[in-house]
Formats: sequence, C-alpha cells, structure tokens
Amino acid sequence: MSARALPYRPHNHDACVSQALAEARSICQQQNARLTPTRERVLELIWQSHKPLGAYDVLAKLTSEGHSAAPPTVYRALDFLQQHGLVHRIASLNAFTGCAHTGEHHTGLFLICRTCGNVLELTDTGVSDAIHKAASAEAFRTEAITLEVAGICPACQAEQNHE
Amino acid sequence: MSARALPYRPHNHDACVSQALAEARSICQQQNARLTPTRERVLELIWQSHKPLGAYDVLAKLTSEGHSAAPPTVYRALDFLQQHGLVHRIASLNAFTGCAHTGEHHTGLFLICRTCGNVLELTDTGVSDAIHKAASAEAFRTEAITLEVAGICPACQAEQNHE
DNA sequence: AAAAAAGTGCAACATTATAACAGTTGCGAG
DNA sequence: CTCGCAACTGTTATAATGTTGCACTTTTTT
Ligand SMILES: [Zn+2]
Ligand SMILES: [Zn+2]
Ligand SMILES: [Zn+2]
Ligand SMILES: [Zn+2]
Repeated sequence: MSARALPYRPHNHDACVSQALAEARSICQQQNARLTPTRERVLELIWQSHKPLGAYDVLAKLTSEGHSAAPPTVYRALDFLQQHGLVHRIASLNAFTGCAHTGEHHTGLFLICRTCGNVLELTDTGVSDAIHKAASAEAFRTEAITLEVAGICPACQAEQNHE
Repeated sequence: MSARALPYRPHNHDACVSQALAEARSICQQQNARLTPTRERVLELIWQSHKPLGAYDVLAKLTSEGHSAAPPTVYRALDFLQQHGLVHRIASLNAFTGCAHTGEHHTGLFLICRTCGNVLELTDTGVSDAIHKAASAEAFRTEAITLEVAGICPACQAEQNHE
C-alpha cells in the first residue's frame, strides 16, 4: 500500500502550518477578507497539530500568551475562518480543525481516531455522489453534509498490536 | 416518483408512535433491558414528532407533567435509549430523534430540513459501502459514522414555489 | 432474607456558545 | 485631509448543553 497520510506518520508539521497560513493569506486576499492578527493567530493555534482544538482550548492558549481574550473573541475568529473555508467544525467533538483542502469547494469526510485524537480530512467523490444520490431519491435538496467517522487510525492499530 | 417518505406528508403519526413503543418493548425484552416508565415516557416524547428534541426540551415536558426531573434524569434515559438503538443523537443539532430502523444494526443517514426541522432517517448501503471503502483506503478502522445532511425537504421546497 | 446490581433524585458544577453594547480601527468619499 | 461608515474588537453577562458525585430506592440474584 502507499504511504500513510500525514497525520499518521512523523512529518515536518511546521510545513503543514506554514502552508496553511500561506494559503489562508492568499485566499483572504482573493476574497477581500481581512486576516487580522487575531484571526491569523487562531488559525495558527488550530493548526498546532492534527488534533481538533476546542474553542476554549484556543482561548486558553491566547490568554496564556497575554492576549486579553474572551469567548466571543475566539468564536468570532472561528466563524470567520469557517466562512472562508479555512477551518472545519467537528460536530461530534465540538472542536475545530484546520481545513486540509482549502479552496477546493469540497465536502469533507473526517476520520477521527478515538485513541490519539488525530483527524484526517478526505474528499471522496464516491462518497459524496452516493450521499447526493440517496438524498435526491427522497427529493431532498442537499445544502451541507456533516460526515465524521470515528475509529482507530493505522498508527494506533499498530501500537495496539505491539502490546 | 414513488410516495414521499412519512415525515414529508400528512400521516397518522400516532401509528408511528405506537409502533415505535411496541418495538422498543420488544427489543428491551429481547435484550433483557428494563424499559422503565421514565425511559418509556422519554422515548414517547422524542417520538412526538419527526423533529428532533433537545434534552432540555424533553426535560421541560417532563417537569410540566409534574415529573420531578433534573438534567441527569433525561440524559440517563437518553443514554439508555441510544445504547439500545431506540434513539439517535443528531450531533449537528444537539438533539435527539427516534430511530426509524430499530433492530436493523444500521448506519443512519439523516436528512435534516433547515426550514421545517423534520428529520428523515435513511439507510443506504451504497453510502455506507463508499464510506467504509474510503476509510479502508487510509487503513482506518471504522467504528461509528455520523452522517447528517442539512437542506430543504420536498414539502418545504413545494411551499417555497407557491410563494 | 441478604447481598448485589441497577435505577432514580438531587445538588452542584463543567463545558460550550451567544447576546448586547461600547469602543476602536481601517478606509473610502467628499 | 477628515469625516463618516462599516468592520472589527473588548468586555460583561448570560444562555444552552452536558456531567459528577452521592445518597437512596427498587429490582434481581443468591
Ligand atoms: Zn502536519
Ligand atoms: Zn490514532
Ligand atoms: Zn410519523
Ligand atoms: Zn422541511
């Protein structure tokens, strides 16, 4: 089989972060949106790892940096980032994760490891076609899809087998 | 096209409720689980309509009936009902809906109308096969799937066109 | 009947998210 | 330039959702 996806193996995560920030700047410029320091910092914090971060986790990191912040600060930044497709909210975790497919106008499928907490975002036309087809069969007009798969990632499966 | 699914047309909803309760009794008996009065009443309240109900909505109805209840009462009943496959939690709404496919050991796909709030639960092997396939391709071991589709139901689409 | 297990009531608390309003900043029109 | 609007931010308070811990009761098992 081919190489594991990034979250499942050691990698230069700083590259993930700087690429995400670069794309964010580019996208905001295109869309005439202001990626203010707070927003950029929140995005960077979200990208600290491939584990989704709760709004209050972000808040704690901000305040620990001396940033005088309250919940609305964080939620407003997260709303902005979601609106511009830079982060996703994981409904089953009440947490946020950086978008791995910015600009692609995609329907994300999230693989959430319940052991290590890492999340891998996929896009899969087979899946989204099947969903649209099923919805259409009921004459339902689809607008948004929440698709979150919980389970065990390959790295954690290997861990388990070594025990 | 064939007849619309139940939530999308007038129907004898009392039949939905009594069938759901009958199945619940049968399933609990099979599984040696105790469908106590509180649990049964919560299930009945959840089935009051095809719109998901929040835990605190259930709580309000219980207390308005004179039942001395606190949040844990409701959450415990809901946990029990979920455990036995009698209700589902809709993560994107923080709300609960009666299971329309009890006993089938299924992966639900929920079509959620953002206008009327009704939810239709489907099972679709095409969809779940596609999801399992996508997860397997990443060597991910799937345990649970959250799949919620937001949009406009056929009934509400018709409404819009009449305006 | 005694012991164990499952269920319930209750109080307190934890977590997640929003409302309302005042102040500030960036930016274009005149 | 500077006035004025729109977007953004800070702050306080509050709403909505969910959990913990413990004492007590009911049911089941032995
Ligand atoms: Zn990375
Ligand atoms: Zn893992
Ligand atoms: Zn019905
Ligand atoms: Zn509708």
